[in-house]
Amino acid sequence: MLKQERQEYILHQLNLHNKVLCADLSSKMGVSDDTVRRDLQELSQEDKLIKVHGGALSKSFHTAFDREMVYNIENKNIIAKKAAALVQNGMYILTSGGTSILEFAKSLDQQLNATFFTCSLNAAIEFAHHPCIEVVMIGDKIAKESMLATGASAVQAIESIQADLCIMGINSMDTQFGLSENDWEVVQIKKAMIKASKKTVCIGISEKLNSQQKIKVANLDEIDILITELDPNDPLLAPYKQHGIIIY
Amino acid sequence: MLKQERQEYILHQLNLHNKVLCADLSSKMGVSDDTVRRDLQELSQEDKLIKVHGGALSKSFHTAFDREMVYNIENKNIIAKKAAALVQNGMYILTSGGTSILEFAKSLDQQLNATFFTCSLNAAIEFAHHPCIEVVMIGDKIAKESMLATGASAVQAIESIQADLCIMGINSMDTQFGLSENDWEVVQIKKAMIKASKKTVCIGISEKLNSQQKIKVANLDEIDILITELDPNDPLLAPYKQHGIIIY
DNA sequence: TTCGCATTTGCGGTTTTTTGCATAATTTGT
DNA sequence: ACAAATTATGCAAAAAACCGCAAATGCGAA
Repeated sequence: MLKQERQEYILHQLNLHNKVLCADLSSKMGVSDDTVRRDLQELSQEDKLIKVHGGALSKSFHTAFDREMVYNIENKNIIAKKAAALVQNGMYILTSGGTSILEFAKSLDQQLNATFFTCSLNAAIEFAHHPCIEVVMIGDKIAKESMLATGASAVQAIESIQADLCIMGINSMDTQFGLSENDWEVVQIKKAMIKASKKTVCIGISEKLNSQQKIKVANLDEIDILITELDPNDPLLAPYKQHGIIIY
Repeated sequence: MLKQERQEYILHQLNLHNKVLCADLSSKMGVSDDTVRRDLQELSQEDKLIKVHGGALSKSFHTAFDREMVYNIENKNIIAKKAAALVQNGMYILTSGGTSILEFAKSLDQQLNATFFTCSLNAAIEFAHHPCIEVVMIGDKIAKESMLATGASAVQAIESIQADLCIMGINSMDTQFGLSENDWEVVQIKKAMIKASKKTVCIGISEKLNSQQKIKVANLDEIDILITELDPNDPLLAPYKQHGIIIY
């Protein structure tokens, strides 16, 4: 296998999976770890990927929490596919940020014709990669941990929208406290988004369920649909179903 | 086997497999490695394939596009460093998008304490990676080609800012027409940015100089500083110096 | 055909690139 | 803080590319 061939293969795998492991690549391509490492190093110097201990990450996933994200990527994909099925042509959709939302953005149909509003820089970029999707970035001061625009101006902008759907990444959710977060500014944004939408969809891996954080975003009765990687009949989801939330 | 015959055979194999090995070809065609290498070299000079160590790759897979990007990275880095020297603690700075701006963002001092306003998703992300920099994303509808927020709301937001500096990537610039662009929406944003700043700095590789595009962004007299990868005394820059622009 | 001439080809020696391995240093998870 | 995994580094062998040159080949013309 030629060097350039290998490097193209690596980039291809990276586009598909967003992460590659040194060991995987070396066995798949039949070369030594050292060679793979040298390839990764070169590609990294060319700014084509981000080299990390043990492998490399796709450049487009250069966010604050990519580490956690790559581990859960398969689950997030399941979630993303379920959520994508809810979106129809012509809809106006508000979305938050977070890794689940990014996966959701990626798995949207290329033919989909809808308008997305978001406060998340990364989400906006992902949505903008789709040819027929219109993207509106809601601007304001950027909260670095989440790469989200937060502040009064953003809240105000959201209030002037009437969306069909709000698709929101879960940080914490439980039956008593409902949806909760730790960042005051982000909470303000999310509250505004829920208020500005006819229906609210929460998406996230099941790990996030049955945990709570400091600040409440919404009660369970404000949430219409919940999507996790689990089967809708999973017992873990039963209590939420009892609160009238539709599970996908 | 004739030379022409061989070369056709090589291209044929390349269409079939997208790669050829020097050693394969020489044994299959019964000629020496050197001959094959010479053939590949010729074909490569004719742009029919891409020669690599050990063989060649089909042109269709490896585009020459990003090669140019890589080539310009060093120059953009020179520019970025010069521009970064202009920024001081406490400043309020408006920036456009583009690769030069991204490089600029990357080369800013980690200790720098300033506030950046931008319409560019990618630039916002880069700025946000710096610990002490405050980033304000100016939101609106995203123009996909440039990943820039454009529209009346963005222009209005910019108008409410009074920045110390506007750092703007050059698309085209010449002594007659001044700064110009091809996208109407982007032009509106840039005009607003220049108006909202005390000083305007244009940065870009010298290739962009002495060219013009369809829509005017600004006259030369609205521009205070010009930064390219060239030495400030380079004759190419002299006409701009005569227009009163400071060259770095 | 045979000759002259330019081109092409193969070969030996040298240089460069690539690759894998051993070992030391670093990072990571517990 | 420790053990395991990953990475960096130096090094040597192999493969490939480069260089110059002489032999071979193709080709048009006599």
